[in-house]
Amino acid sequence: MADESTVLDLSQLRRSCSSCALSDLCLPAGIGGDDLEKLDMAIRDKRMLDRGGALYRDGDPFHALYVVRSGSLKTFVQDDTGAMQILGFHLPGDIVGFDALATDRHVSQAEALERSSICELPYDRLQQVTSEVPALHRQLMRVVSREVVEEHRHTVVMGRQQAQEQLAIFLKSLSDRYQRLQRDGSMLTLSMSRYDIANYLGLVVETVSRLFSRLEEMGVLEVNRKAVTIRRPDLLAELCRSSSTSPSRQRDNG
Amino acid sequence: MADESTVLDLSQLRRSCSSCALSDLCLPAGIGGDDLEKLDMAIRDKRMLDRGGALYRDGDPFHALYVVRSGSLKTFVQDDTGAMQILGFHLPGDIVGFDALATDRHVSQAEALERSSICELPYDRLQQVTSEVPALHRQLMRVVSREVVEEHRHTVVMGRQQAQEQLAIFLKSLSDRYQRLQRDGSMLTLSMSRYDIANYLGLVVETVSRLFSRLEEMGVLEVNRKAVTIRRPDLLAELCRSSSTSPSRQRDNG
DNA sequence: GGCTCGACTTGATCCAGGTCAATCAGGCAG
DNA sequence: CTGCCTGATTGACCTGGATCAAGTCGAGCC
Repeated sequence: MADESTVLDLSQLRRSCSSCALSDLCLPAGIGGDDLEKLDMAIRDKRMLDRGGALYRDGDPFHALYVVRSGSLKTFVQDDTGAMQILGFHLPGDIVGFDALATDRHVSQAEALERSSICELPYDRLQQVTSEVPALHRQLMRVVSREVVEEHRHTVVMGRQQAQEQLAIFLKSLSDRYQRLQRDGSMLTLSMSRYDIANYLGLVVETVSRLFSRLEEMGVLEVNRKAVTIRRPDLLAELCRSSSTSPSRQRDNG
Repeated sequence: MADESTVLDLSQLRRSCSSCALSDLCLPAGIGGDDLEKLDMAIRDKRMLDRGGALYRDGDPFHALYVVRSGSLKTFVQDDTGAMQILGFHLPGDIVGFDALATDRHVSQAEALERSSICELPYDRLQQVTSEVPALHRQLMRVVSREVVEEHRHTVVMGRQQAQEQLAIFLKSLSDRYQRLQRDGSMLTLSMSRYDIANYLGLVVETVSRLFSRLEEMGVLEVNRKAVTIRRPDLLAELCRSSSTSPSRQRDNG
């Protein structure tokens, strides 16, 4: 697919939503030309994060939302004993930081899974623009609603009883997100570790590792460390629906 | 605690946030007197729902957010096979319906767990007020952020390996919410069924039933059908933290 | 009262996935 | 190159919770 932008482009892209390939998927979606310029004004220079670099930590004061421009992030919470629960993986176009709006402090953490470029949206500037551009308010609510819906999806996956089904859904969903980004949905590059995947799904690493092997044996996947090729998308989709006889998930019985 | 309001009060409360005991916990929090009146204008007459009554269904067009005034709701999604996953239980002051903002259609369902009274906030009116009252925009974002944080909490609980810990956290959190509502946090009335609790936690009903019995044997709870008394809050809190050596939840290991 | 029905509890059994442990494959410093 | 370290895989085993199967309890209804 499209390689890194040339060096010349980079400087131009620095603060321009209109020239960004992600604009349809990102905050500017549905925002018109003039208003888009105003939005551009609210965006601070991009930030680069190396693998493992923290975008924000639990307890940090809230001052901005962040858009993944390239690379990927994970968000997670850690309890007092240091036990971690991964909340999500974030690809280009995803916006993170909404957790802090309620209390003006972040109550989760965001960390780069690989070298990543991030657009920073200082919230005070964003609010300024929002008051001038009503459409942006609506769009902001839409985006945070998307976040809520995404959390619901995660909940549904974790509620599943069959680990294989969980992993299948995880891979399928990643594949779908790749396609929305115009990438080849059958060639995944898992920037997160097996530990991260296991944690995200509520499993242990060994189980995830075994499942990758099993799916490879079944001919569904070809697994080579972080490079996963989906050989049989049809089978994968099938596995997402299989064993839907999962317990306690019968019809609504108020 | 406080019984039903008298008949006389009811008519007055009908559309007045300022006289509502929940106003601190609800949308009006932090909104000043004059602005509060404007907000009141945006609130349609309350709706009553009987047990099992639907507030909205999957696919319904979005036109309002809803606040629980009394009673309780559950929200859930159902897949094509009818399998249900409960997303949350909602007590007075909670706002539901944010799932629909992204797509202008509800992608989950809300149903009353008992006879409940609901404030309806038509979104077009709300947007009207929002444009006049900047503080409301901020407050709306705050509230939806609270929703995101609440989903995170749910994710963390589901990620736990020990079922007993999950149930303990569930009960503790319910107790905390009772206290925020000025109710006795040690006397819970579980308006949801055991099936609902099991589903919410990703367990089966038998396991939940056994856990209630076990916690009763341990002297932590006194269980009488839907009435649950927390006899030893200290022990309950302990159980929420115990077995924190849960797998795949070790320290962050990029 | 006696009947039915649905929510809940309890017991017996089984197995998916967690636990423990050994091994392997890359990446990197020296 | 060697040694080390971390991530990933694989095997052997064991247990917590799912499954299956009987009850029990209370509410509603005739």
